[in-house]
Amino acid sequence: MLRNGIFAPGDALREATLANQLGVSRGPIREAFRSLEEKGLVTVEKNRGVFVRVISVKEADEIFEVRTALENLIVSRLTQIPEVLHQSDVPALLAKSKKLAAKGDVAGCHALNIEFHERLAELAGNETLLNTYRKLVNELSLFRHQAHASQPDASSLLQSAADHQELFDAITQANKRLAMMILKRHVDESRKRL
Amino acid sequence: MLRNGIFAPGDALREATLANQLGVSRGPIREAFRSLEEKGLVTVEKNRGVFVRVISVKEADEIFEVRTALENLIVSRLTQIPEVLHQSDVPALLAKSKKLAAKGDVAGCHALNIEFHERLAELAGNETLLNTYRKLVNELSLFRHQAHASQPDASSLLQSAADHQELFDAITQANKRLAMMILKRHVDESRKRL
DNA sequence: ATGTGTCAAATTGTTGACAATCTACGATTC
DNA sequence: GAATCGTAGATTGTCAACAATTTGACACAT
Repeated sequence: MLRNGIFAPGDALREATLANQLGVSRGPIREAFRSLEEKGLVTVEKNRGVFVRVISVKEADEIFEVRTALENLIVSRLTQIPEVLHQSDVPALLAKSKKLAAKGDVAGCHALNIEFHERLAELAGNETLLNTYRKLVNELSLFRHQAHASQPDASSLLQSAADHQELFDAITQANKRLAMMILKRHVDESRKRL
Repeated sequence: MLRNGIFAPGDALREATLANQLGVSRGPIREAFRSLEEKGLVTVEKNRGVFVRVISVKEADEIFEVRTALENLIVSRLTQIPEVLHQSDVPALLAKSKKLAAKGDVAGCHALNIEFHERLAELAGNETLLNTYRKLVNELSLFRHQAHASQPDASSLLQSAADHQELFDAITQANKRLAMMILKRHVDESRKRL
């Protein structure tokens, strides 16, 4: 519900209300809150309640900076095992993404772009790296909803799809220097949009 | 208790037992478990219980790799704001560390070394970076206890203290290239010991 | 008008009891 | 003797009631 932006930023999440809505008692809700707090999706104020975490522009920028460092590590690792990428479903993902971008399916293409990065993180073969990456992506997703971020326009989608293809090619050719260059350009662009 | 290695790796943490020991009911214990799971310090198996997380050598190595990436970002940021480091208590920390190393106070010096890195993470001025870094350090601390890691010997302590001084100097001189080199050497050494 | 104290309502924090699930041990069967 | 089944105990999952805390409104004094 938090990821899908059901709540407004700063909204109070009342235990009893949620418990009724979900048909459970307050205990499980409270346990979920503790998880969500650690996940960075809500903030807990003792004896006052839990609130949808409000992420400022500065914080989002900080999260993005850390995410970039992890993305660098992901690509760096992948260039050392390019065959993994070749045998994956990433090529299919890229093809589908290009098709949707051409058709102007903004939402679908955006989802695929996110899935592309997620898939790279999985294939990097470092569980901690994946989990850490996911947490930050979750937080940024929360921020995007808060910022009422407009969907990316068609041209930036096309550019993004092209970037991904280039990045894929550079990695499978084990050209680390080139891959890192493309990634930097891609990430800078993404940060600007954010 | 987990950080201090009170429990053996893989130990079952029983709700009722802990509740009695700490003088509370099971509810708060269960909530704490959810936090600890997200922190990566315990693993939860549905209907079976929660266990002290067992970190394999492979996992520890993966955690270390991510930590290294973050440490790079920390030093990179610090070289852009060297005055922050100068005005901090890091110089005092370094002096104390050298003194303890010379005296052969292994435990005390080791604690100071960890505090040095922690302080750098704080001073980098990126809250997300700090939190992410802390989580990984916690997990590595858990692993060290599991591995019955012997305390580092006196010579490596001296080397470590010297590294920290060099790193500090390079950062305050805003010499990013040199700082990154020293850091890499320092981290490689630390990884080998781990 | 402004600040202060009091009180009631709402909300979170905690608890003990009960239900569901798993585990270990022993009986039973082949 | 080995394998299987079933039962009793232990442990986790869930719940509803109670205690503690906060919040907002209202009366009152300055």
